[in-house]
Amino acid sequence: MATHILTGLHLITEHSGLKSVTSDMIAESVNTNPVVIRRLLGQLRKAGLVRSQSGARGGFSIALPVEKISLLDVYRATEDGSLFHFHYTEPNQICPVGCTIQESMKSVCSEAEEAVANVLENRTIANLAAEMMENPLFGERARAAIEAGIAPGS
Amino acid sequence: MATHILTGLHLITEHSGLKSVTSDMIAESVNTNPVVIRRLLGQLRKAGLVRSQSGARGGFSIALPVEKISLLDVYRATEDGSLFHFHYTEPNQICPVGCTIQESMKSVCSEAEEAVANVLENRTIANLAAEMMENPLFGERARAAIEAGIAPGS
DNA sequence: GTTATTGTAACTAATACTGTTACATATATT
DNA sequence: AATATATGTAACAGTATTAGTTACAATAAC
Repeated sequence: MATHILTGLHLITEHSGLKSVTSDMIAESVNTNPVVIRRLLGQLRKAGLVRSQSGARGGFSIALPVEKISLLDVYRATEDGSLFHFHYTEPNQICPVGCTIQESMKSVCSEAEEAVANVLENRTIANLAAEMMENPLFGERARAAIEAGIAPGS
Repeated sequence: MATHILTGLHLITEHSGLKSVTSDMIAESVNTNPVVIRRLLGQLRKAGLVRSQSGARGGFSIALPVEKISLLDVYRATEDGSLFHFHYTEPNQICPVGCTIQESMKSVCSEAEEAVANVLENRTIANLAAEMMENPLFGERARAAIEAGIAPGS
């Protein structure tokens, strides 16, 4: 969802005169409630990926060149870090397996996390936006809507 | 948890006379309820990684050589597949972003899944067991307990 | 036949997330 | 200054998932 929004923000502010987009507009495109959008974009703001402005004519805009926003940045800003989670209850530490397995598992998990990070690092919002505009589904009407700065989907 | 259990099953059946281990014993080591264990091992059974036997003197045992059980096998047997999930509600398909973003995202997610799979594929239960036995925490008493086939942690 | 064990259904409790309402705060426009 | 428009955030309800638990039928060893 964050990726969707960032790509949309970029396209709209780039191709229309609009300097920012409101959570209401975004919510309509993503098909959810504006508060959900503000919550999510709050995380992106804390990570420095977007800016926001309160008050009339306010809204959200991208804070960095889209070539510099990787999906890893988005992932780190929105996910709490660990791809895999251990079991609720600690294993019995008296058990020889229980007391040593976690160390090994942590190393495997770190490796996996890193592998994912490498994949995400190599894709930027700029890449995605370009890919989308080449997609045949992204037709004339779409381009026109974005240029008009119309709330997408309305 | 599945990895914990498989490693334990291997060590115990390998180093003690026991041919199988009950869900009660395993539950004590993992520090949870026997039914939770039976549920999980049911998935591993369906995937062909363990065998089970009902009735007195029954229990669970490993169905394959541990060198042939990779963490990817365990992952596939227990996780429902996709590491990343899309948002609850479909994006608005009239929106030019909404209707094209998912295609791009799916390709990124597949790449990430594959990267994780590669990591997990290169680790086997045999590796893990060896690693554990080299761990200084895995001392004499541990070895003795396992050889005695004692419910670990009791 | 008795005992030990899996397989599974049914229920409770905990956790997390989405969606929603409400409202204080901030800011551009008039 | 007053008004209209936004964000930021707290609070709450609804939903889904999971762990843990109890109970019990089916199964197999002794």
